[in-house]
Amino acid sequence: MPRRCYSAPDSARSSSTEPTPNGSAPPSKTTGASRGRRSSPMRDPYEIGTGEHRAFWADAVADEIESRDPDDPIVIKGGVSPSGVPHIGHFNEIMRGYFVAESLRERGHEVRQVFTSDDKDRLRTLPRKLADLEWNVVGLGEVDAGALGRNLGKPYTDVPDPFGCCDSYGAHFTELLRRAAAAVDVPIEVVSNTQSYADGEFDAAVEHVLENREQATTVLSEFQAGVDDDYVPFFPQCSNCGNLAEEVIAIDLDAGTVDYVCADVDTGDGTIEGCGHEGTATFRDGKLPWRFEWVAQWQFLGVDFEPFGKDHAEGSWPSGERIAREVFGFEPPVPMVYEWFTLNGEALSSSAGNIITVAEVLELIEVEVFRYFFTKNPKKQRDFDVSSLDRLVDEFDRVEAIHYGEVDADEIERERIDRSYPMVVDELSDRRPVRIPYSFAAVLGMTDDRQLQVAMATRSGHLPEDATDAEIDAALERIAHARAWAERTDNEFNYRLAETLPDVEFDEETEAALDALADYAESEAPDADSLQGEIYETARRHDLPVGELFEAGYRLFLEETEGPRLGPFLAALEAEFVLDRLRREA
RNA sequence: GGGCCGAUAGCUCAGCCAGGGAGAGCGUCUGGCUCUUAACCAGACGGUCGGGGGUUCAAAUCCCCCUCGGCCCGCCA
Repeated sequence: MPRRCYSAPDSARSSSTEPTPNGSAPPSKTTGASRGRRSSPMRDPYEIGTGEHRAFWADAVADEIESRDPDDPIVIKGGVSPSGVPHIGHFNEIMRGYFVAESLRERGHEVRQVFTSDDKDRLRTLPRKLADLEWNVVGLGEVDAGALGRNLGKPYTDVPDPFGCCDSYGAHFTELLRRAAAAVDVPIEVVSNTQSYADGEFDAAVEHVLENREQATTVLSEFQAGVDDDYVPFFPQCSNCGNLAEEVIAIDLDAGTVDYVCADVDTGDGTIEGCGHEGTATFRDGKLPWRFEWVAQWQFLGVDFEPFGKDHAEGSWPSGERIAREVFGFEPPVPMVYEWFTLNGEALSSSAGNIITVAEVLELIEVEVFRYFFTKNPKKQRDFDVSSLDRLVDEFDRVEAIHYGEVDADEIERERIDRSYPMVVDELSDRRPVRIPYSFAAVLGMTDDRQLQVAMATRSGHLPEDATDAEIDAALERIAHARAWAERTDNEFNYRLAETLPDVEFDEETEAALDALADYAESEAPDADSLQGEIYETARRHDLPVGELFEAGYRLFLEETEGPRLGPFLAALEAEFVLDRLRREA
């Protein structure tokens, strides 16, 4: 008979949380659940390093990993369920590990950065947004949502790809993650959990957990309320419908099989119906509950360091730590908690659709700026604010200038930058890359005329006279990003040079002034400053408020009422174009 | 209700683990550039270090209480 594994708070859990009668003081900051244990002291995952001061957090983590004297290659792991569109929140999992890996590599270690796709997890809910392999984000309604809905309860790798391009739903979103990592040029080895089960990597762990089922469930029950004596830490996959079942009725350790009933599964906010099939599954035809699976991954991958989000700091980590030591008998990896990001001040949420993909971010900023964002203290909650990306880029430019000794900084900041900056850029050049300030790059985005862009940037002093063509090309790449940003946020930099004569009308005085200005420009071929001065003079001679003449210029050239300093701006444009436009002829 | 992380200038943050000078960038303001106009230069203004208490010769930093934001304490991962 199908039966739910509901239970009242059970004895194991309540006894474990009883305070010690004499109220002896706990040794240090630990969670309540971890108190009173005699094995290795519980590790506060918020504490980083060995105590030696480090300006860059990744070095502190690397210190601690090294202090354990690990064998090479050192293994750094992260992982996610391929449940939907990967977004920048997922990149904590990759980038935090990356900086630690780089720190260790500099110390001469060989490092593998492994990323598990937990793709044998069940599809529990349908995401609101999906994306094809080109990062085009679409709503659930634009794919066959019904087909997806019929697959609730199956592992991601057994759910058909809604876009039809990959082997499965899981493979599709794992591929997107792989592409995102490649786009930020972080070398990760993606490991599919489904594949690992198929390859027998989990065999020993499943067998061990089932052999030591009482001990395993006792430890887990201290952290999860629904775990009681009937709990079986293995979810067999139904051979009839493909759902992951939870109702194990017999375990045969010698044969390496479990008998199960494909009963309904409660997902918290709903029920996934089982087909009622009764069958037998091997240890590869199913999966461990995630809490055990996580620890099993540490063991068979030999993981030395694992960063995780703050949601795992208090339940998952302590349970994993204890399961590793007490159930499997090995030391868990060095942990590290990272705080979550918000996006434009709101929680990142796949289900609510408040996400930004890495592909979108890389349209707006250069990849090194994106990497730089992750060098900041992981313990602090941070907002990824698209409207303020100019500030992030300015900050990066300053960091870069400090690295090249062109801007002063105090000792700590200098050390942090000397350590982190080389990990942020593709390769260190001998001299500081030429950078156009981001907001000015947005201004240059008013035109696609490269010569005009170069002229304006040079005149403003952002392209040094001795810059090579390659340096100029590299610097100009920022323009497309900044232009995309101006368009996306529709901010004050979102204007374009009017290619054709805008539909504008002026009064007689203004028309006369514009004509006079054109004549002056034609006969004098003035430089920026002279032209700027002449605008004032012309306005005075025609008895116009200077503001009106400036506005007329902005309307003619930008279809705006305000704009950049007009003299330098017009001086940088092609002379004939300026004359025709001032005369309202083209 | 209990626990954990965070709060420092208008904004973004460093400094806190090893107590002694409150800092940076941006913004703002003022001045300069033949000049009210988004790019340049110089200077200035700006903070009860979330609030309160304690330890100390000395607290942004250590301890306790409180406020606010986030997370965990169901299931799942």
